[in-house]
Amino acid sequence: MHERLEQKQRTRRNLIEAALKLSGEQGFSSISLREVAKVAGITPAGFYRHFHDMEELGLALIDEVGLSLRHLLREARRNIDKEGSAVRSSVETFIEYITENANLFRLLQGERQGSSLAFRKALFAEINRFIEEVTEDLDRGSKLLDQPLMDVGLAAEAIVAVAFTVGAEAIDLPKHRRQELIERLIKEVKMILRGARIQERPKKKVSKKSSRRKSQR
Amino acid sequence: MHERLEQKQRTRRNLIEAALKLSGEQGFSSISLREVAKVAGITPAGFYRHFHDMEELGLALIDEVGLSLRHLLREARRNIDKEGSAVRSSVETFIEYITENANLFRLLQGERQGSSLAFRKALFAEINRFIEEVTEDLDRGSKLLDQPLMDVGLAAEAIVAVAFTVGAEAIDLPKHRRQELIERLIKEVKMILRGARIQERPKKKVSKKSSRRKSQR
DNA sequence: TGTACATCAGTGAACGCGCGTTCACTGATGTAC
DNA sequence: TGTACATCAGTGAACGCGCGTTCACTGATGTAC
Repeated sequence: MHERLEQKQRTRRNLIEAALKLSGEQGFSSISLREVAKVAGITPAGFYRHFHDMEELGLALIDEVGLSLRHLLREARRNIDKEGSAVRSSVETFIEYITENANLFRLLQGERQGSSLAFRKALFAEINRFIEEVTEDLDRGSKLLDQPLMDVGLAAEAIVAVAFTVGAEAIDLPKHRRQELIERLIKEVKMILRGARIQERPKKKVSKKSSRRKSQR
Repeated sequence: MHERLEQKQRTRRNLIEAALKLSGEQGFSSISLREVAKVAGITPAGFYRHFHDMEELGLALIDEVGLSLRHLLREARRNIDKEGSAVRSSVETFIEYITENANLFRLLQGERQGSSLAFRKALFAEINRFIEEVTEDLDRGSKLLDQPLMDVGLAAEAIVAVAFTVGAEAIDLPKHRRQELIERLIKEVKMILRGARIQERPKKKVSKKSSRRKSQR
């Protein structure tokens, strides 16, 4: 009935997987259409039945990145419930995720600078969406714990920047050295959150009516 | 006397400048030896009088990055004395620097993922040196202000990660939109520093002998 | 169910092009006397 | 200072190679009757 369509989608998948594999090894911007076609198991000319050019394939890869970032968030949220520290469990989920999807993450981090404008814009949009989601989670979590945060958006941005930077280091480290990076990242995220917490007490040099508290609930 | 040598060094400079210009436009990993030679004004074969291959040229570029990072730090330190907020003046110096040396900075950020192992290692070393210097400055500054910091190294790492991430966004923004990024980065850096500051007062739920202070001096 | 025709994913050959690298060379700069 | 020779940065032609793209094609899948 639609055997035709299914086969086509299978080949498309192969092209995407091939591009992901190759771009993980040498960076997306330096892989060729012919290489991708060969690894995917078709001739170069066949490539054009699926994508107009490599840039279009690249945008498909970015869709994959976005999809998988959302998957990561879902899993991170699921893991928070069972454990004690939300930060620890989230960081652990994050690092586990990016080492399992190293090629996608390398693409995400690597092509932020190198490639075409359309490419950078698409990646930027994905990252911003991610930051937004983290912002919402932070907001929700801070209300739950009754620890109000100022500038939640900025805190989220800083956390994501640090997580992505440390994460990029983690992926090509041997597994046993990864744990120390996790501990480091946890400390840094907690540091940022501490800095974002609204201070309850007045400045050092008290002037008049100070010592105001507001721990309702 | 040594006209010969001087001319050679001039050509070497041209090659480096050419590579920097091209890598800023399309990423270092996707530029060709022939392109660089053409922009530098020599024939492709002449390239080999200066570098064994593109990788060697790349490592020379990374030396430039390191040099210019150290230059940046010197300038940032010089600017702190005159103004009020060390954070503000440092962030402003930083953003000004990276927009003036956009191509070097793009190389620094862009090739952290894409390129060869030797390349990534060299960049990593430069960044670590930078973090170390920031750590020392932080240490010095916190002692000066009598605001002790815990985990200075972690704070420095987080600050550099955030600064580099925001900085990478800033370089291809029109000049008038850059100011908001500066303000954002200042807030984020201050947030991290606040989080790194050693808290003087006890935990929320007081158990026994709390309220210990230690504001000596 | 069987037949005739349409669709279209993937083929294989061909193209012109820019690539990295080699080579013998040129001619200006530098050195020795 | 003038002459003969050495050095070597940069030249220009040539090479084989992988690239992206085109084209007419094949043959399995899908459709109409």
